[in-house]
Amino acid sequence: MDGSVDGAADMAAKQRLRMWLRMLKSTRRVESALRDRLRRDFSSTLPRFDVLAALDRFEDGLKMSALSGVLRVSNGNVTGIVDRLAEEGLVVRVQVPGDRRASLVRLTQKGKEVFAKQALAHETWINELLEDFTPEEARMFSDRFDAVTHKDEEDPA
Amino acid sequence: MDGSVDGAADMAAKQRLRMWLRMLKSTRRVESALRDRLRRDFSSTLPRFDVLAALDRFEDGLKMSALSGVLRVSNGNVTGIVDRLAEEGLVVRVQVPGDRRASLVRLTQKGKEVFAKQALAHETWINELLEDFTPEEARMFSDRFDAVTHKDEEDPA
DNA sequence: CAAAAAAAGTTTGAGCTTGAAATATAATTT
DNA sequence: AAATTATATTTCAAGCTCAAACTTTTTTTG
Repeated sequence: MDGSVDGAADMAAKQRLRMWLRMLKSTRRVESALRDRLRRDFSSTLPRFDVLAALDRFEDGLKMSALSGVLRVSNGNVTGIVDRLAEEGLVVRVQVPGDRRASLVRLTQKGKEVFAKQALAHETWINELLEDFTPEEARMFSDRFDAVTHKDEEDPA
Repeated sequence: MDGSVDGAADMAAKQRLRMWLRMLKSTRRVESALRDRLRRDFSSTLPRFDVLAALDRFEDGLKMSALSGVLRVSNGNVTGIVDRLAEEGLVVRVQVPGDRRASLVRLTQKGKEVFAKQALAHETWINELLEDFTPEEARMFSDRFDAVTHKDEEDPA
């Protein structure tokens, strides 16, 4: 517990800090590039894309709370984004039969079509932006991050 | 250029996409944890911390444009954050002698002291949050991310 | 030198984000 | 049945973020 003495643990902390800073920088760079392209090609945003992607993955729709759980953002946050997507006719709120509190958010047909195009472009962009990583490397990184990340997963049952 | 035929390139793209999604999830998890702790222990935020960290690294101060360059955020963004930090007495805007447009932002003594405490805590938090990565692994990840990231670096000369 | 172009910052408007408080409904207890 | 507790979502205020427009100052150029 004495930082000035325990050199090994101290070095470990420094390495992890360095890793975090690089990781953050890389992530921001990619996010920034994605944001630009989404705006340029689809007049859309990253949060919108994230919501569409989540809804595309769960065809039966997601409750608002499940949606914010999957996306790991706050409850109130999703409300606004879904509001705007609904205005544009990309998603709909469907009443849940036995529960008048909840509603199920679903992609509309238009929403599915719009997202399909965006998803295709998105995959291409990521492939370009991460081209310096070999497939083997990418797989290895995925697995390692996954191990760390899977500690408190959110399952929208 | 035919996705349905070129299986190898397609697999590579899928691996990179998978890597990106994991990476994003991990980054968000760590950021969220840092946000909580900064708020709890210092009544502060991540953007504020980032600005203080940048200013701590450049003791002679940074111009607003250099600051936004280092942090890779928009110009106007920094204005508001610096405004608030200045109100709290953590930073000051200093006039640049030969240029009445520019100002140099610097940490105050109080700013330095506050940041020192936060930086110490920050390093500890990161070390905990990334404890599953060995020091060797952390170093390897840093280097690989670095290679990708160092393409268009911003140097606040 | 005067006009044009470039640079440094701020302001603005819209959207995203959070945590907390408010609202409404449902399920459980008393 | 009434009161309590839990769940689902929205609303709110404050702050973050971006791109674009704008102001002021400096530099370049005809």
